[in-house]
Amino acid sequence: MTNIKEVASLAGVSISTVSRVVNGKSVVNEETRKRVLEAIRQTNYRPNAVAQNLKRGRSNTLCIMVPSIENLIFPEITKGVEDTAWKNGFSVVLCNTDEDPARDRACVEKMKARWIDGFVICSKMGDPEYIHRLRDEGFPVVLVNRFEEQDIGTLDTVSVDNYQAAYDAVRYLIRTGHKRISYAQGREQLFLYRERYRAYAQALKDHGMEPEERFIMRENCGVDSFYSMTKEMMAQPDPPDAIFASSDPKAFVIMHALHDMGIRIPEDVSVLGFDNVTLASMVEPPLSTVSQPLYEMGAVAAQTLIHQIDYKEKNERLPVPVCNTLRVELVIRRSTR
Amino acid sequence: MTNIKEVASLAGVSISTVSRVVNGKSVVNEETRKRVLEAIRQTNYRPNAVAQNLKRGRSNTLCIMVPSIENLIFPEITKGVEDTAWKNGFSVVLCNTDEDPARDRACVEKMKARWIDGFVICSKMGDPEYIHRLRDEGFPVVLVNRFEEQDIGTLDTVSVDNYQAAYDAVRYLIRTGHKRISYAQGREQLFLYRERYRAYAQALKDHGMEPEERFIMRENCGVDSFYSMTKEMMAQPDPPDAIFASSDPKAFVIMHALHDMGIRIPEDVSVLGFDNVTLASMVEPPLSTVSQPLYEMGAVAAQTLIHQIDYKEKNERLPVPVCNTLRVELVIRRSTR
DNA sequence: ATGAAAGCGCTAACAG
DNA sequence: CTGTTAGCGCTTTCAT
Repeated sequence: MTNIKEVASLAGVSISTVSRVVNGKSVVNEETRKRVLEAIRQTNYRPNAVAQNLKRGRSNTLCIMVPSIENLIFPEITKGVEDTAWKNGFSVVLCNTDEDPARDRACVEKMKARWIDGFVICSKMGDPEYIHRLRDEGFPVVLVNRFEEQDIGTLDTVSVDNYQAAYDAVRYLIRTGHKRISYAQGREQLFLYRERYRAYAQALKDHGMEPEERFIMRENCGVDSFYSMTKEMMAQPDPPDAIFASSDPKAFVIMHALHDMGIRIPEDVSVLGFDNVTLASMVEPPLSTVSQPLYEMGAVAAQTLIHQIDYKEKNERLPVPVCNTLRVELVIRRSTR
Repeated sequence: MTNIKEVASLAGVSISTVSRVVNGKSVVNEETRKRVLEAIRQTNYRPNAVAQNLKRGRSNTLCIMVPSIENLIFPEITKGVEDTAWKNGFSVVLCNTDEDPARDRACVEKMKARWIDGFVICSKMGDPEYIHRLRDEGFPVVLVNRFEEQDIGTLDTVSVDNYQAAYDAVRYLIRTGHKRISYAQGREQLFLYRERYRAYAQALKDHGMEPEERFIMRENCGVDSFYSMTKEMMAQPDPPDAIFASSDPKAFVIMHALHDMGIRIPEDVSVLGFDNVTLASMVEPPLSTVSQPLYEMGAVAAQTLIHQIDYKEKNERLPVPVCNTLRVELVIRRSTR
């Protein structure tokens, strides 16, 4: 790669003049300007972004941290982030933390050293000090989906109203005549799953039903564990007539178990998911589910982050945190009767 | 973030001494070494990676270019890349080119300016000059899956033997008694799809059958187009008794259409996919498919790339290109009889 | 063993 | 309008 010096000498000007025409901030004589442009063309010169970063103290790069890119919701969120970042001239570094707190932490440290401009974090679990310190140290941060109640107002967040969404979903099942509604709960460490569970229990109570422990499946080791849990649950006498899964991947596993048992969906049991990943409409039967605007969540996250970055550059401090709550929609397909 | 200067003055040494203890290349008096370490601890100093990059002319970052991260195979490949990169101290920037050549090109240019150490390219289509120039300019490159025949020996590649894999798959269908085998072809611009098609046609011929145009579905606009194509094809008199889809996502769409028509899988028609994405085992019926080691392909790609990077640093030139052909496996589940 | 100094490529303040 | 110069934070000779 040629550098600014070569261009300067080829055009017969100083490097600052080259810098000026490249950045277009300052006025340059039209004549010399043309000469420089020509030299740039000839040498195929591109400013070295590393040097620019060092000088400007900014990298035009953001980091997206996901717990596991294979989990179907994250590619969609990531795409939203990537598109928005790209449109605004940012690159995105992907960190797959693999649900491993140590890796999560190491990743943050590494990115800090690279002067990453900001973090979209989808991998937060519990309340690690290093994430909170991040903002205190001046790094723009936005949390997507996974965050605790106390993060709201402290850090920027993007999510849906998990309580309301799950409440409406369960109410729908009740209204369509289901009497024994089972729930597949995600990991309790995550606020979003506690909320979905709370809504499930409350919706039942509000309609004169009691949540029964024998109808609750709880994730222990990975989503696949729902396969055997479903089989066990459905083998009980008086099994559920509907299963509300707290995520689409769980719903897929549950449907798989149901198929293997010869239980018909939705004739014998309705299945309702949560997410609306692209594949939800493609499985058999097409999955009814609570649709989260995944791509948009990513886009909004990136937008919010970039706003923080710009604001910080102008005002030397971060703006007050905002809480973005996006709208969900109950999409009824054929897995519910 | 504190810098090397502050650490130096706190420890009462020069910045070069700090640099020495940080990098551990050169010997430092044990006494001063301790003082420096203590100063580092106190200030929580981390070397600025941007400055290091500028100085060393290397960023310890690779770029993975994917056409669309929502396509189920890419998250798995990406994870392989990310894991391997991480283990070797590299970060990865993700570029989703959205199947858009202009964006693809712009992405490459941008990364070059950032002094990215190397490229894992999964998004190559046709033969754009900028990708070939990349290696000529000294950038390590590895192509995954999507490349042309003439790229072999010119650039590093990772893929499976698409011809052999597809041939074996079709032969399996023939041997299990299928007489009218349909094929869902991917975009013809891609060598890998041309290979799979060629194998399909040859396998048929080798077993006394002729490929019939009415049994070939060709992708025109996106994978969803197979929905209506499947419906049309199956409505013909004397419809196929097996469909070989050139990728799992296509197989999912085809199965969806079949279900909607009330056609039973595999009783009425067998469906065989290609890829073995995670979801293949989860749909109903579980999809028989040619299993590509997607994660491993990503891992091998990253490995190969890092090898190139290291080699280049030592020898001031790139090693000769290698062609990594990974093994596939025919996984028979319940979508074939 | 340690420090001084040059310089990676660029930007921006300053001087002219 | 243009050139000179001082860094950004770090590594790495070259002296000492």
